Amino acid sequence: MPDGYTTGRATKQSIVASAATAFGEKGFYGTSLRSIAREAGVDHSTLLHHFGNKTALLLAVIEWHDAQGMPTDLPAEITADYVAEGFAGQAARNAETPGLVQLLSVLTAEAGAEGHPARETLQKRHDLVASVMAWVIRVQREKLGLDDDPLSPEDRAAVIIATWDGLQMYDALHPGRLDVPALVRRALRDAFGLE
Amino acid sequence: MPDGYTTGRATKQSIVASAATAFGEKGFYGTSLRSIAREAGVDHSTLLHHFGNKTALLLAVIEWHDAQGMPTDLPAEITADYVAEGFAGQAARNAETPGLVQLLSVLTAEAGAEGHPARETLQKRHDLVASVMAWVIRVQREKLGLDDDPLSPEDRAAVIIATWDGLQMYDALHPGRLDVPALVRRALRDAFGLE
DNA sequence: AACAACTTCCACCACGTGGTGGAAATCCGG
DNA sequence: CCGGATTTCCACCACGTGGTGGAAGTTGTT
Repeated sequence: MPDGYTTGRATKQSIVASAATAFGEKGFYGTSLRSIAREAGVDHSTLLHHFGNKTALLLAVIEWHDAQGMPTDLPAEITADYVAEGFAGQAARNAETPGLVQLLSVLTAEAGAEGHPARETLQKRHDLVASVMAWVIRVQREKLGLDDDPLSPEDRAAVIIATWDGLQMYDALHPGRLDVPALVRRALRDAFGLE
Repeated sequence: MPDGYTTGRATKQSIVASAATAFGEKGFYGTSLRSIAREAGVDHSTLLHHFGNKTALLLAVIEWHDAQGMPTDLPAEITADYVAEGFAGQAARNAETPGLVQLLSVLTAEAGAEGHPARETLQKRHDLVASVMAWVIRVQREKLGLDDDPLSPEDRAAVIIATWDGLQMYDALHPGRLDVPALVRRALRDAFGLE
């Protein structure tokens, strides 16, 4: 499979896991390589050997996070229901891993500043999700003849993503007060004209 | 008025302003007192003389930020329209000061982790806004006999705040793509049953 | 068993960190 | 214009930072 020996791959994996937690708690700038390495039971120079520098480690963490919830096989036909439930499932899974959610909240907020190492990566992440959502919204509006939303499919998609991100931040700040997955699911199904 | 000499107060003010920008760009953990002091044209020990420690400076920044958009006088009667336009005005003003918005986005995200020095402060901030919104929503629902929203006034208020926060993050990451104040205004007026 | 590729750690570097103590300069009410 | 309160800077501290170089140990292939 990938490069390196099995030992090395395992170490890399445990470093990424520790880094995800740490970045989530203290942000990219507030986390030290040494603290990550310590948590992973490894010297910090070992970490640098595997990832080269701090930024590369951050990007590896994001990549790993995104790979977590990827669908393994696609259905024959992409339906609005499939997409909606896919995203809702992601929201539900997120609720099980608050550390990762915290990570992406902090990174997304930090990346609002120009010059952040993960800015471009996170922009593309948003764009990908937004374009899928906007496409489904557009198809659904045509199919169902909906015209009561004053927002364009693109704007509506952006608002949903914003709400999703915002709800996750709200939940971290006020744990257990909201049912985030349910609220995300409802926002999606409303926008898609389901039910 | 407040304590100290006029010179000192002015210095304090310029430190707070520099800190707001810096915290917004690098977060609380990623910002150094020395960089703030340098930007304010002051030695970093002067900064510590005025604020004591880094956390106290952060809280001073948040306090100052909130004082910025406070209404100077209240109308005789609090109407839903007044509240809606008040919040919408804040959203519009925020669009003029992207640095401060960036600051609060990063802090809110960071404060999702336990142990963050501004966690409690930001929780109370949210609670205050949420309770005002929920109250208006409840009053409006009774007055207008609305019952088509499956969410409780508290949940609806939380969703609006989340959307607001999320839209500001989205805007920082994709500058100029959305009209944030207009979207916030619409979300508020929808929830309040206005128009 | 041989040997290169890979992994890991230790020692080190220059520099930045938050915070302290004190001494000089400045402010402002009496 | 005096004198105590306040402000400011300089020097310093112990420690943490990201990153480098090299030497010893491990892995997998031939």
